[in-house]
Order: sequence, then structure tokens, then C-alpha cells
Amino acid sequence: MQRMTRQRTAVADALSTVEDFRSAQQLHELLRDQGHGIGLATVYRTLQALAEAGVVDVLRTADGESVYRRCERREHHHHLVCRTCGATVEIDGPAVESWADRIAASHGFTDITHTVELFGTCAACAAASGQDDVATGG
Amino acid sequence: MQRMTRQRTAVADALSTVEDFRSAQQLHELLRDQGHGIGLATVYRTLQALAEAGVVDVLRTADGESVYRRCERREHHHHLVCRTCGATVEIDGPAVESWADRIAASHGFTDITHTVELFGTCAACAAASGQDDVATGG
DNA sequence: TTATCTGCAAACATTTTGCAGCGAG
DNA sequence: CTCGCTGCAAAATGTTTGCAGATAA
Repeated sequence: MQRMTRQRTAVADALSTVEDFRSAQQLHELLRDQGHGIGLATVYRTLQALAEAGVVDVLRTADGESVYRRCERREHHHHLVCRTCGATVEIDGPAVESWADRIAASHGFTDITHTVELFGTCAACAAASGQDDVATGG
Repeated sequence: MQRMTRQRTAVADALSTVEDFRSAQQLHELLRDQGHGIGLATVYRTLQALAEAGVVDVLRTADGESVYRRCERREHHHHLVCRTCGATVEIDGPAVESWADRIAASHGFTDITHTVELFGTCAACAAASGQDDVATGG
């Protein structure tokens, strides 16, 4: 059974206050910033435990860094992440699920798992970037 | 401009002979096995160049290791990979493409890219694993 | 009390980089 | 000849692990 230590609470709390995916190291820095004297290894270990418990989502950045986010739903789902501001939307894609299964089955594959993540620019960031040089307009 | 060195040729050739995704280190070992005295760094550098040229596909294993495979088609596509034997099928998913765009648009996102990879067990491996303990039957 | 959790730092694996020499063009 | 490519090994990065002490239950 897991003990509820101060560090563990701090990590869980930090995950509650951020709404985007954060790396273990970012969370570690954040916690140190907040005055919690917590070790990096502890952050990793806690994050792992949380991920196994299904309380947080884990995904890998293009850099190969693992990033974590407290997820709203326990069921299988995917993410739509803004490249610029990191805003994240949780999506479920029954269409993709069935597509994946169908494709896999048609090739004789079973025991399918799939990785589906969407990256893009959210409306706000697109607007910001679009009016970039006219920001002073007025 | 790129020079056509023996090492570069060897890497390209190795990629042609294997049909599954291989890590840089696996390819390195393979090349050394074949008698090519090639450095690991060179393999990494060559693979990077090849990936940038769009000649090979790169994807990340769950371990966070980058794996490479010469791809048949230059256009955007996805993969169905056997967890056990590594067999790979290239698939295109117009359905997913449009689904991704639709989902993204409905959330105001633009400039969408998506990561879609399927992992499963191919028919052969499923059969092999299924009759695992009756292999001596007879 | 006691078994778990913590913290530090070293181990670890993968990938990148620096520098001197070889070789393609 | 010249400049890119090569090779080795050290550096950088991200993550895991070992051990002794603190601590939640």
C-alpha cells in the first residue's frame, strides 16, 4: 500500500494545478520553486506510481522525454495538444478505435494497442501568431 | 552535398535488407557483423541524414529508443508493428487523417500533425504462442 | 515498531559532439 | 588539394537504482 507522504501529496497537488503535460524535471523544478524540498528521483518514482495507478497520462515528446498530466477520465482516450501553448484537450475516438481494430484484423493482427496523439496550433495561438506584427495596431 | 562513402552505402544497404524497424545500435551491430568497420556515431549521423531526406521512417519504441526503417512510400502513412516478431505493415489511413482534421478543427486547432502507430501480435506469432506448450505433441 | 518512502549520487542507456585524419570529388 | 565524413571516446540527457535514515500507519 502507498503511504501518503508530504512529497507524494506535493506531486499530486502540482499535477492538479497545471493543465498541460509536464516533464518529471519540470514538475521537480516547480515543486522546488514552491519550497518543497523534494528529490528528482522521488518525483520520477511518484510519477511512475501515479501512471500505473492510471491517475496520470504519460506520453513521449519528440525529444524522447516523458511528460505527465493528470487525466480526467480513466478510460482509454487520446490527446490534442497545442504546439505553442501546450493547451491540451482530451478526446475519445471511437472511430479510431474501430478503424485500428479493423485495419489490424485485416492483416491478421490481434491484441492491438494504438498510439494516437494529435498536435496542432490552437485558435488563440494561431491568432497571436497571425497578428504578430500588427500587435500595436490601434 | 552528401558524399557517397562506403559507410553510407553500407547503412543504406543494411536498411534495404531488413524489413523491420531497427535501432541505430542494432544496425550498427549488424554492419559490424557483416564486416563493415563502421562507428556507432556514423550510423547515428547517417540515419539522421536519411531520416531528414525522408528516405527512412523513424519512430520511438515504448522504451524511448528510436527505430528506423526504409519506407516504401514518401507520402504520409502509418505502421502496424508486431510486438513479437517486429513484422511491419505500412498502412495509410485516409479515415484517420480526416478524423484527426475534423476533431482538431472542432476544437479550433490548425496546422495539425498526428502520430498514429498500431502495435499488436501478428497471426504467426499468435499461433506460435497459442500452441506453445503442445509443441512436442506427437 | 516497522516497512515504506526519501534523498543523494552513481549507474545506466541512448544519442550528440569535438577533434584529427582519410578520402570523395 | 579541399572539405565533408569518419571514428573514438567523452559529454550531455533523461531515467533508474542502492543504501542509510526519516517517517507514516
